[in-house]
Amino acid sequence: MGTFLDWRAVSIPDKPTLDGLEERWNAAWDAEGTYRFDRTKAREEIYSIDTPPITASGSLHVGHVFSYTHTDLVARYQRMRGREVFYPMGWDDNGLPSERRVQNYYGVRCDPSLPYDPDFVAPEGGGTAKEQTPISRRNFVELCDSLTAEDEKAYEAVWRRLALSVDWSKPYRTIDDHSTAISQKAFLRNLARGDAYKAEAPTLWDITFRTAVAQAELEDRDRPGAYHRIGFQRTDGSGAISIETTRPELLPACVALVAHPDDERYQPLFGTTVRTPLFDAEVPVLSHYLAAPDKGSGIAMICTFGDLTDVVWWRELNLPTRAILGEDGRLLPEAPAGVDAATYARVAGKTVHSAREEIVGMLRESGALEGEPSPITHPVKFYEKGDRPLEIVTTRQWYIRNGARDEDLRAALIRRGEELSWHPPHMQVRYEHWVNGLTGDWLISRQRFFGVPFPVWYPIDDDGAPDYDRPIVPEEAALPVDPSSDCPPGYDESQRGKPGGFAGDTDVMDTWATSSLTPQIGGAWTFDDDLMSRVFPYDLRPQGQDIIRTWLFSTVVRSHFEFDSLPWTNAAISGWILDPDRKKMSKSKGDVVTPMALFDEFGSDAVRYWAASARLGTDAAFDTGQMKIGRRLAIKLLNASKFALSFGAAPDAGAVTDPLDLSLLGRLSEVVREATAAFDGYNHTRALEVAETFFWTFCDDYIELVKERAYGSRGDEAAASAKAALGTTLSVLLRLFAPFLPFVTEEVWSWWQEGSVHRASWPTQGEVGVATAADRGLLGLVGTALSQVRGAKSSAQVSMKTEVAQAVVRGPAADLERLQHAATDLAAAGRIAELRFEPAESGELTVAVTLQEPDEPQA
RNA sequence: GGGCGAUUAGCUCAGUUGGUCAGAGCGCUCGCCUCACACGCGAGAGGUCACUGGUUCAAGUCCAGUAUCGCCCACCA
Repeated sequence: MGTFLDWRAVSIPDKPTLDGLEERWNAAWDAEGTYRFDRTKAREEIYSIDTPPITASGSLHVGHVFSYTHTDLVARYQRMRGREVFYPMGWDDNGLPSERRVQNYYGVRCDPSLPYDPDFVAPEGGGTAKEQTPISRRNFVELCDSLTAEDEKAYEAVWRRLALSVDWSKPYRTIDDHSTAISQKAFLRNLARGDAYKAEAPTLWDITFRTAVAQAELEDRDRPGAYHRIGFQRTDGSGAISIETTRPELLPACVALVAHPDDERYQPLFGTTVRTPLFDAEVPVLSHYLAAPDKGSGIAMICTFGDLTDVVWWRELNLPTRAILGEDGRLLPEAPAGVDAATYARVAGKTVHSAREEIVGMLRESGALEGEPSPITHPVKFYEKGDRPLEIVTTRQWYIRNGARDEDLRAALIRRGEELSWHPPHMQVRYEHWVNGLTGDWLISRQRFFGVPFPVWYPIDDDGAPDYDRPIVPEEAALPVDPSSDCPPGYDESQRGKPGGFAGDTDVMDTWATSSLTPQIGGAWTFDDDLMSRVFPYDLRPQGQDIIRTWLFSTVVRSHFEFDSLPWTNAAISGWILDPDRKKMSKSKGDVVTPMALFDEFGSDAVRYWAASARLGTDAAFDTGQMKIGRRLAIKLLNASKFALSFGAAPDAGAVTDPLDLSLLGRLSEVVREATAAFDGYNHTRALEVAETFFWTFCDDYIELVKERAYGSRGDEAAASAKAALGTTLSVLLRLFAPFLPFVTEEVWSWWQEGSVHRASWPTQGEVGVATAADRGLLGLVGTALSQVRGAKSSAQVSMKTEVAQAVVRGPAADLERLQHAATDLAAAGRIAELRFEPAESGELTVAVTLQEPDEPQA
């Protein structure tokens, strides 16, 4: 550490101010390497944090400032406790958000069929969504890469201003070669062990983005719909069965009807067949326990595929497939087997919406539609980032096992959740519920462009068809690879796409497939095993509660497979930021108030104070009032420190002899104990609260009581005790506040101490010098008396400097006895000429004050 | 339909294992330019601790139920 001599003020300023502190100390920390990670330390000396990599392709929200501050509080505390803190910063720049940002920013879209244009220049000023210029995949990826790099700079500026004590020397990006290589290597090992596999299956599909979507990325939205009651004629001619559906356009995809096995209305029909209206396909009537007798008519049509229940029925009842939906969300051109082709031709190529209108019209015409559709509102599944309902399309995708289809694995992963220390503890329940509710393995492939490519190729047989069951994988040493431009081992580029040659996998990994490896990326797994062994398993995973099911769970899964251990020992879960009206702060609202504007208005320390005032896991209101209080606290620290130091205060607990001073240190010792215990329990709010409460008592009562004495009114020895107490307390307080208010504490520390307060040691009870015999309650007792003297002046509406002719303190003899030890300081602070003590029966301590008045004294 | 969390002064929130816990700050009222701070200081007023039962000598504090709010999950016929 440097001495910081270059950065401190020349002397204590006459008018201390917060202005300029952020710029000055950030420069100092950067130049001195205050937060640089020393990788020579042993694992037990290190505190490692698996920082959330943030998506920079947007704008920082106050919610991010909130939760990242929580992490920094822990980092700073642990650093002061003597741990070497591994606190990297990452950017989660791969994936759809970056793609969308590039599309909107430049007005382009990716068309993988186009060749790379090395002379391509990004269009200026962006374009409208309608007029997007198609560009090659490689050109598109290059734009993603450069634009996210720009966005990351803007984010870094905010984080630095917030004083996140990360080591900025090597931030990682989830799209860079390092992350890509690790992500691909981890995947190949999953593949080799059988944790990962490729399968063709019905998949939730976003027709806008034309990609598969995982269970974790779904959300329900209420949408208007309508029940259509449709009659199916029985094949034996004995009449019709009516079903109700909200998706009449899927009628050509119908493969069966299903009712509950106990439903007496339909029991006689099980095993018989019916014909679909219009399309004339013969389908069986079957039974399955998932059919709900009380829904609709109690019998449902099974289509391939209208919803996830259809998939379950299709699988469990071994039904055929009649796929009619394409990846673009339109009905396929060809009628499925068994469906009347002429009728189907009327809807082929139509969107879901148009096909529905057409089919309903035909049904009405044919008389199969019974009554009119009855409108309802029902939940529909959406991709969380999409705005059109998801469809289910059969596609070939990569999966990683997650326990959904393996009870032993599921139980093992739930045990991992139990093994982890959750802060707050109830967050574990969310994890358990998610794991217990999994219905399918983790779908990790996406039909997108800006992501980590799957490092596999497929041999092409003599007929020109890829053999997906025999993927070709690269050597680990060759990673990262891009199978769309790199050749698999044993082939050359001329064989790409040819019979007897190879084809590269065209998919990219879901962003979680890479961000689930942040512990490995941060620790440079397999590239720097020495570093990895010093940081893994990490001490802390901080994150938001909304991504327990994604980031937290997926990281546990990957670590469980690769290391057979948890990736970290603690998880700290931050809550939401709410609008002042208690609603979850919307993205748009949150963007209105930018973090930088808050820093400018209140100061970074003040914004941190607001964030630190909220406990982990608890939602907090966006409250500028709290920031004002933080700012006030920071300013008070400047002024009180300046004042205390003006006496020549210096830390020396051993030189404290006066009972009042010992009382102060006794309380301080207790504050240190509580704040330390609170931080150890990931309760930063409590640590702040005890320090703050003590600080105000220190300012308002203690300093007022001893300032005369510190000036020397009672001689050198009495003054020395006060100066030592002031110095000891100030030193401890600055360090207690350092994690919360890094700028102002560093400033004050620089006035009289060497080095950075952020590398100073966390205060201990030992250094405060616990005086067991000390009367710790004395300061409070004196404060009570002083308050009464002030009250008398206040109600007389006179200045606090008004002389008191006589003050008579009445109360229990024992209290008076104790007060005698601070009588001189009390008289000085209250400007009391004559201070008397009279024992009284009452348990209350009262002070009768006679003010010095020229005319007549008042009681 | 299931689950988790919250409900304490006008506002934002503390209240650790049941017994000075009815608190803090903001806001409000009334004062004070006290030689660190007017970005300050002092003194006040404000609450049947959501509701209903129960356990206990004693309950914001434990149990059961109810209500309201928030979030998560659920097979969308």
